Amino acid sequence: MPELPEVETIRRDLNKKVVQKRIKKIDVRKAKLARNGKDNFLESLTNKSFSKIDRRGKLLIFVISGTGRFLLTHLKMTGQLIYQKGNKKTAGGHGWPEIGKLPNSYSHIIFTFSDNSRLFFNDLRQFGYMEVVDEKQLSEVLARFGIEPLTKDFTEKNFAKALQGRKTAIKTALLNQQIVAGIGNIYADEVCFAAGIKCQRKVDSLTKTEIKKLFSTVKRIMKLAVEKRGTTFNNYRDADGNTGNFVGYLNVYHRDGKKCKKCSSIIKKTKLGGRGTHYCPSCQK
DNA sequence: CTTCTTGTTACTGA
DNA sequence: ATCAGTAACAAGAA
Repeated sequence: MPELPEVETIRRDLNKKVVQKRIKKIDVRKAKLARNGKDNFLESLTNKSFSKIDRRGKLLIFVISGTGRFLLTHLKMTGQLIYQKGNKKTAGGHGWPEIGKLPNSYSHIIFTFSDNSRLFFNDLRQFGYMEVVDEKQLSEVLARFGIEPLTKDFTEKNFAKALQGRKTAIKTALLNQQIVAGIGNIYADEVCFAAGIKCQRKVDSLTKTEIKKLFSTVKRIMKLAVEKRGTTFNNYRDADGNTGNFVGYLNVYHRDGKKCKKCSSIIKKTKLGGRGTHYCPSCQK
């Protein structure tokens, strides 16, 4: 499940690999994942290049040089962007699904650059997409995102303001991309644990001190997870096909039935807003 | 076999 | 406006 740290890792990797390279060929194997329609998609990108890659929340934004257009890429749950150099036969990865040999049966869109290197858009469950948009469409899309946790806009004041008046559970608020951008199910649970706050607590029940704690925790965990190149629970891989290193730092996610690392209570699991929710009944108030 | 998994959007009903 | 709940999407894990 690529969330902000995973998507940011891929963004940084690809910025070093594909920028300024001419796109020689695109193989759209599953037309559904190219939202503009295959022909339009091919025409918008073939023989163009990317000048840089940005990110907003979990959305990657490839800037297409000299066209005023952008390639949006969302990986949703099982999307991968794997880059391979021209003569390399393997990506050095391992695990599930096997990405050592590419393309595999989940490689739905394949970019070939002028140096014969390739970028594979793999997606086991096919929820992800790629879409070419113009500047107007881009600004409409970007308007729906809340504060970016790793920018200077993310201040305690802005965070409190975004939460103000909300009556929903704090975890649901953290998952809401219009409040804070980029947090998904794993980090929402981890943030609530690290802040010592029950996921089910209503936002309007939180004290100023608790909001402050949540704010600093979001910032700290997002930063740490980016440093560790994200969490590979099963499917996530970086642009080289390697796993992330944050799994060992997880305190609650998918640890139900195991002992809390802080207090040795048994981690519980429940459902909140239709999502699996993990927490320590003793550490979180 | 059934149930669960998740990011996002769309919809219903309160 | 705001929110809760749910279906849809797909394919594999448990």
